[in-house]
Amino acid sequence: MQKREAATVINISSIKAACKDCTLQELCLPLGLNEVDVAALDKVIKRRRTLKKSEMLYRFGDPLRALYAIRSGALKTTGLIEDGRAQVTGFYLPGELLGIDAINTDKHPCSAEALETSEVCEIPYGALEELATKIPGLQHQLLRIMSREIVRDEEMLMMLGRMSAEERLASCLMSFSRRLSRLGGAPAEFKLSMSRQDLGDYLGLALETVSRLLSRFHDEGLIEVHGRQITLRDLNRLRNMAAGNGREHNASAQ
Amino acid sequence: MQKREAATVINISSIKAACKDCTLQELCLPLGLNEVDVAALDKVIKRRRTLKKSEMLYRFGDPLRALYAIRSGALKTTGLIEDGRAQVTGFYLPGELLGIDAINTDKHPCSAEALETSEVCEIPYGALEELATKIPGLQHQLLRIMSREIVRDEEMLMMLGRMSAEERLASCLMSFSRRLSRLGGAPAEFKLSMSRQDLGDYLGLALETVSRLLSRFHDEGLIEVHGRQITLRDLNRLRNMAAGNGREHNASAQ
DNA sequence: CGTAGCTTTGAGTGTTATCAACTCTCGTGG
DNA sequence: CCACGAGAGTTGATAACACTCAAAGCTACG
Repeated sequence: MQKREAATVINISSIKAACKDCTLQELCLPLGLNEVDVAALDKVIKRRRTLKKSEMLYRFGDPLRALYAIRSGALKTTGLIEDGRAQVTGFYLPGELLGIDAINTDKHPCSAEALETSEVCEIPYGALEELATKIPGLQHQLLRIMSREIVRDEEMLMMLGRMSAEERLASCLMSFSRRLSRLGGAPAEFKLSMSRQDLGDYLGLALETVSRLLSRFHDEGLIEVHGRQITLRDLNRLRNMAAGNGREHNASAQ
Repeated sequence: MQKREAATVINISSIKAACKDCTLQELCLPLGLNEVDVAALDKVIKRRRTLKKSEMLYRFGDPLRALYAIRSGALKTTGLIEDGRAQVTGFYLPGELLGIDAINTDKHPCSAEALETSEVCEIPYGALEELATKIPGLQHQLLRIMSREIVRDEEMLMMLGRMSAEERLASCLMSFSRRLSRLGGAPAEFKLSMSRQDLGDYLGLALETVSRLLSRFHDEGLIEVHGRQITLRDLNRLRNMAAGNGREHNASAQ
């Protein structure tokens, strides 16, 4: 936890580029590439950057310079609506790629902010695209990641369009559980890095509604809540709830 | 409009591949490619397919074989929720590309259905990806189109998460106007190819709410409605409404 | 010209937002 | 070590917006 100047100097090469040593390889761009190709990708990746809580990675309208792979921490992206209203368009966890929505116009259509201290790898976009023409596996992986983002957004669309507040929150909790478990954490216990307000802005709910629902889930034995520390107690019922079951027949009979 | 067997034979080559003659070039994959590259793309595109109203282009879970460029007509994509509820994840107009959300898992995560008689160009995905490694401009265009889809989905997220029913419908009408005007139609007058139910399933509203809002917009002089025929009468007020203005100060003053 | 599906309109209800007050937590400084 | 304050979270009361159910009117197509 302590910072030592000497260490900084010694590790400078590994700080700059370390895809081949990164534990997130299997979730990130290098997935499916051979050693030589990973080395080529490494050369393109500029530097690792550390963000403190509430620091901005980029802002709405900024020119697209790079994509960012999350190494640790968590970020949120927010779209812009003039009046006070904000829409959180996504939460991003380690192994996920940020900024791909800027490729269309070469400008970021949303802002990205760190929810806690976070490390990101900066991948200059021009160089990445060029490299992708040379490494078919990289192009494939890039297209896959973009497609995954589309699928994720479409799932959110269904959530916001058709699900009740209860279903949305259950769905969101299950999503965090799933994504965090890939990182090796216990799938049923985690700490939310975002406020109730952020959750509400993501789920299209008022922060009070989020709070009330968490309390109710707790009362019903579905979860344990201590501030931002969450423990999922009944994954099956949560899964059912997220899937929209127990709606027709009033949730009483199974 | 009449079909002649002779013509079919004569035009078979142009039916199979005609990117270079297509009026939608500027909106579609060939955008930015030179003549030689368009010819190469032409070779890859398999055939044009005609769909009748309510015919399915692909279904949820189908393996990804091809992407589809819309030449004429209109389609909707719907996600699956078990109980009666449906979420329309998108409407697709000529010049737009369908199926890119399947690249992630090689399976279509939604179903695509024709809203009216439609023509699509079938672009085998494997061949397209391979070609994209050879033509950097094609890779670039493909990435741009996918990024655009992400941006569009994120705009929908804001709409569903933070906007009132009124704002959603205004926003949707403006979107149709914008997209149709690129095709050369009058930007203020068009025929909806989808039912009120579909619009509701897209906007996260009940069909009755859509109908009521259209009536109200009409009463307020914003639009003209005759069944599915829509004329936008006050683009400025609609634009303002879609942007969420006239909300704070009760819409009375300006 | 009849039927089936789509659309409009009405009445009543419910989920969720809003406003408001209170509590908790945690970090800071006396 | 405890008091204080600020931000975050909880809980309650009320109200609005949009849903649901219901019935009638329209349109289009055979």
